[in-house]
Amino acid sequence: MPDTAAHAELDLDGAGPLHEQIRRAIAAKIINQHWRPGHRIPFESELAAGLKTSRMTVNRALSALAADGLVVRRRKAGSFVAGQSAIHAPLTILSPEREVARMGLSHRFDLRSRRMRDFDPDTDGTAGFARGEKLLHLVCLHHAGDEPFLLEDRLVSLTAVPQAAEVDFSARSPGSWLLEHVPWNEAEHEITAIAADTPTARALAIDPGAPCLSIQRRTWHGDTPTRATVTAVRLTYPGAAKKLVGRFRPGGLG
Amino acid sequence: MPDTAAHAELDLDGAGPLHEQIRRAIAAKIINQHWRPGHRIPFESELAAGLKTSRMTVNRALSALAADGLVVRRRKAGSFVAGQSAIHAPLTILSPEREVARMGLSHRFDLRSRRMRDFDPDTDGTAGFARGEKLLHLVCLHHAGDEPFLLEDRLVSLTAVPQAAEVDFSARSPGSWLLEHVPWNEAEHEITAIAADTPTARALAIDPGAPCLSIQRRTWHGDTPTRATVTAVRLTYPGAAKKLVGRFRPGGLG
DNA sequence: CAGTGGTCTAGACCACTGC
DNA sequence: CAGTGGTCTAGACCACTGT
Repeated sequence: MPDTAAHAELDLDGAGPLHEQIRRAIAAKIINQHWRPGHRIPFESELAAGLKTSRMTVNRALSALAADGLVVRRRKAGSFVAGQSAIHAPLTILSPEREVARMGLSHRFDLRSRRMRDFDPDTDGTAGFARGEKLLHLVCLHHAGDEPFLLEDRLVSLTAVPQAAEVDFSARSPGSWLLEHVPWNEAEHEITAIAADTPTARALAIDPGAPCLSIQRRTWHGDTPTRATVTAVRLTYPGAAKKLVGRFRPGGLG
Repeated sequence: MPDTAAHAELDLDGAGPLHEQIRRAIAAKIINQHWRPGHRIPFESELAAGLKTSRMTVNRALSALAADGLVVRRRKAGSFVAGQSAIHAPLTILSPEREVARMGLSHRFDLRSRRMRDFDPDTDGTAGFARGEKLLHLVCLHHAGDEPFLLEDRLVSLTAVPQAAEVDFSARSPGSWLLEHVPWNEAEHEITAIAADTPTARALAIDPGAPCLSIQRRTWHGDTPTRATVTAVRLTYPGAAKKLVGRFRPGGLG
């Protein structure tokens, strides 16, 4: 045994692409806390030599780990195990149609209100629309089977999406139409628990004041200075009916 | 002008690495809906020739787009613009300490209950612990400044984390101790709106029945067949106080 | 200013899959 | 079975940054 061996000691499992094996082997060392935060991972050149591969292949593994946040890389210094920071909960928000279908129920919705109006800074202040903008205000109630499932309260910018004025949203849900026809750049979600006000409670057939999960989404298109809000929507679910679920594996391990 | 030119027409902005420029240029075409879902993107070799670069560089751009879900790649067929599917809301859940600090307030917490008990399938059925397991049950109330902020109700497996029995959790919050000392593999979050029951309302100084945001997290370590639940926690926030915010840009554009 | 990661190249072979 | 993407190599040069 060489006395000053590099001892990479990464044991690859032989499954799949080599760069994936390397990535997994290093991720395992970090997750097992065999390499604690701050530990210096061997240099690319050392790993490449130890594993008898090229530096590009090792680089690919380490770059992926850095993108996942498990590793921090600094020129001239090396690659280090990152400190435990935040936990990410990547939620997937499906359209009402898909969500209801996944529950094994049939979906239908009623367009309960549709009107055009001007932007009102008092009411719509946080929605991010521009002053003087024409908006289309839509309210839809979505059903899962025969039960009310979701109240959708949406504003669409007629400046950004003039075609929306002509669409029959009683036949096609606003969300799916927008997703198909309108480009967007950026979205922001805000998830809160709220008490149902009287009209919401009536629509969803729950008691006034009952807890509801509220998902607000704003969607933009374009980059500054032409960036504009395309649509802003508030989805209100009866608290008992709705769970958001997200699963996370650090480093995509497994 | 050549009559049958490939017309890649990707205009690079010259900012940053070449593979990033290519990725952004293609992402822009997709987001602007200039290339609609199903559109065949030029082959790697075509793009490489058109942009006078190597296929590896183009491959890197297209692989990243595929990882982001904007592009689907099929051998022998080519690369295609993916259909709009789900919207992702990547939430970042901070520790109570960090979260309160970010609000500009000081954090403190009280350990309100600490006891060991056996796993009870009736109560803890969904938590995923094994039958007959010893659990440490902890209840903490976290404060933001002087206001109650978060009720933490946690079960820790003493099979997976025997050291936890000896830790003084009145000095160190369970979450931060676990994050530092216990390896984990996988986590699942469940976000719901619930009505505060009487003890919760009393602890959080809100009205019974008031809406609360509940975040349940289960954390595992190990792979099957040795996979075991390490800890399960329910975080209950007063609905008025807590917002989860996530921002998303398809393809990491911008 | 030396050494690390970041990027890029011009090839190569292979697996998979439509045709 | 021909053509695509997936992977890998053995180099190279450069940007950045600790020392």
